[in-house]
Amino acid sequence: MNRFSVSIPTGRFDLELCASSGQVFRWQRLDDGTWLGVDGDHWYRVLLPPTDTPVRTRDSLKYVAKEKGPGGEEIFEVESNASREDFESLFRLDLDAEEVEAEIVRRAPELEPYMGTLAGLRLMEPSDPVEIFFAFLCTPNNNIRRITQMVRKLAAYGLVMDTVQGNELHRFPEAEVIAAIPEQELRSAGFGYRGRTIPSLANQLIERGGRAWLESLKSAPYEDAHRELKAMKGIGPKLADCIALFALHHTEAVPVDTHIWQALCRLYFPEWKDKAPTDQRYETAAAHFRSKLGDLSAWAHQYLFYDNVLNWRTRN
DNA sequence: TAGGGACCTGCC
DNA sequence: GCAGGTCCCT
Repeated sequence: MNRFSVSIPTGRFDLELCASSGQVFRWQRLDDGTWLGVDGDHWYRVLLPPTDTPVRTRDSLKYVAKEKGPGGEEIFEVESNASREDFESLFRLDLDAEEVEAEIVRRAPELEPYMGTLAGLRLMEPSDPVEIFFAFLCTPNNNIRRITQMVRKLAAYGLVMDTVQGNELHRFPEAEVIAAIPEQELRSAGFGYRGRTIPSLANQLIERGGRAWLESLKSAPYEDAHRELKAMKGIGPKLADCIALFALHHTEAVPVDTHIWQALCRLYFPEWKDKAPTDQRYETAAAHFRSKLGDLSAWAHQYLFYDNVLNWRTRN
């Protein structure tokens, strides 16, 4: 096991925010206040820097803005089976979040109101495309709480790679393992109709070449990757974008879900406010956002998304 | 091509 | 009624 500490300028990295914002689903807060997460072959147990701001809970959809410190650094103490470089890669700590946010506002000034209140939220770069592929198959027509539970149940089909603070941490299973799970077993576990679609997608993934095929789409143009994913039965434009983004790291992807659709209508397409995002409208809206933000589309999208998740009940 | 219903489950 | 939708059918 490795121990290392990571020092970041105050307000540039909020691990709790990143881990709760629907990008990854394998993090949990332990009783001792540390955060424990799995990413591919790696696990991390993180002691967050001390803070005097109220603890945010997912139960109350209240978000308390973090005070921006007067310069200074925050220290994250990490235990892990991986290296500091792996940790920094997962959270893209090589990027200066403040500079990214400033560039987003330069490209799209209308997004400025969404930037400040989510300081420390970062676009993540998970390491295992297969794990992310299946995690996002749990997301349609679902909520983050239940998605997290479902991903945990799928992960339990994988081998135990370590036990940390009494928690057995599983390597996420390969597609072959998921494909072999009987539909009824998943339905009994609370997966609903996804008990059928998830093993089906596992088979479709295997037919195309499994992990290697998914990896190959990383170096394909975004448009090609998106089209290939969308061709699978059970994957529509939104899931294809989520997988292109979080599994394959295509940062020009703009997953247009119910939240982003509301935001894009509010900002750019008021005439579509009460319309459904058809394939045409989806493509038009996403392309518009992409034309403004370019390679920062996904980073900006993450702010828009989570702001809307936290505030949609009180927005008109 | 757009609109509408069905689909599992759980929480507001 | 709605949650990080998609499929199927008019």
